[in-house]
Amino acid sequence: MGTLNPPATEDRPGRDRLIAAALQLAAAKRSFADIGVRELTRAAELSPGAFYRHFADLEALGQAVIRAVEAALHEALAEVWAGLQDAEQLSRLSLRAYFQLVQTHQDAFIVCARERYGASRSLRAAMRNLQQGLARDLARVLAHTPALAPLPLAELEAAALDVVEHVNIRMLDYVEADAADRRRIRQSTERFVQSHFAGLLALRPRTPAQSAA
Amino acid sequence: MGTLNPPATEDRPGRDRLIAAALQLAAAKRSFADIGVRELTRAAELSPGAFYRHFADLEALGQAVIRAVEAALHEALAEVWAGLQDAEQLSRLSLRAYFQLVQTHQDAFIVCARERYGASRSLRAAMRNLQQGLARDLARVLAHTPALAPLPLAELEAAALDVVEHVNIRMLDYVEADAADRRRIRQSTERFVQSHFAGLLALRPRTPAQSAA
DNA sequence: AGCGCCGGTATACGTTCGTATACTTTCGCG
DNA sequence: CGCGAAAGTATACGAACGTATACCGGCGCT
Repeated sequence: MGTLNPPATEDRPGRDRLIAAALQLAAAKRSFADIGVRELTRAAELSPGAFYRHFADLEALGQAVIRAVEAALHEALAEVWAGLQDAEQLSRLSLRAYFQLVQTHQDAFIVCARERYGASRSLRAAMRNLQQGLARDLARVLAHTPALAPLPLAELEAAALDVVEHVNIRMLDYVEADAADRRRIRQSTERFVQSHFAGLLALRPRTPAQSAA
Repeated sequence: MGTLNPPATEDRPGRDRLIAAALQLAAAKRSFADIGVRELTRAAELSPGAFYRHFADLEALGQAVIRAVEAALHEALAEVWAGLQDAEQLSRLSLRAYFQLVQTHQDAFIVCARERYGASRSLRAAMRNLQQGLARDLARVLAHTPALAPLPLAELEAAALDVVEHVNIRMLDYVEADAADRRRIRQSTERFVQSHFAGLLALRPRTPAQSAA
């Protein structure tokens, strides 16, 4: 509960209440930019000025949330990738871990995902950064895969970025869907990933010989 | 110039000024939701009340803009697809027409594209609708392509929707990029499209002379 | 014991906002 | 000509907003 990833054991209940309230409000209103300081402190049951004891402005709060999400994501995926023994299962296991994480921190994830296309330039940049870091890590894992190893790393990174972006968007639909649609979305997302890398290989000029593997 | 697609020859200079100003402001601020009626009428050099002579609220204005964009898009692509003689050129020519259109109506297109992930539920729905219509049309054209004809139409539509969504996002980067980056973006977008359909074929179990699995 | 800081409150100021109302100008048309 | 609709103006009201300022209780130290 509380905030995800409390760094060290810090005790700042007011700050945490502000973040929690901001996530609720932003999830409902679609963006940090759509909430006001007063509205936020009202929801957190604090006085208007209390906000500034913790954050310079709403953007700073957003940055904090994105950092937390990034840490949680990195940790979860690193765990999956570390325990990976079958390359075939990479996308399935990664996506399962991802959607699981999203489900337990819905508000934080959707708000961050939207911020990728949101009003604040700095939050957009932070999210793009998060995605690029994710893509870099993913590309490194992919490069250890027998099927994809012959591809240049830059190409893998580009494809990984496409995938990360696609997943980011599908996730937005995911959290708003009911159980049946969620299953559909998870499946079609996995199909996208498979298809995308299959296409990468299929278009490769110098590799068609090894389709037997 | 003026607004895109003046339906019939209508003469409503105030309305047009409002739309033009709204596009400028929204393009700068990232969404229709981020502009106020007063701010808008100020920019359009009208009095505060004048806005309501033409629109019930800002959302109605957004709907009007989306309809105009949809019409322009539909028209431009229909023309390309009608004059198509070589299936190989489909993606190249479609994307060229698309990016050209985007370039001449930058503000309208980026604002609409962002609205796909924006604050207003109804504008989001309108954009999703636009995308689905586009995907349906595109799938019909693809179905006449020799390479893709064997695939079920539903699968083609799903893939087309993936492509439309991807292009929508790439376009957001496109308009903010300089000339060199724009070329890069157009190329990588085309690569995405090629690769995506190549993957669709590669994963198809019953395709020509593919080794079994 | 005393001091300082941290998190919190209360309050106040000036802005901006959406929208309602009432009035004016313009113009096509019977 | 006359008139009604369309388009625009001026203005006013109440609400919400961001932020600055001043004050206060509790805590951790020395």
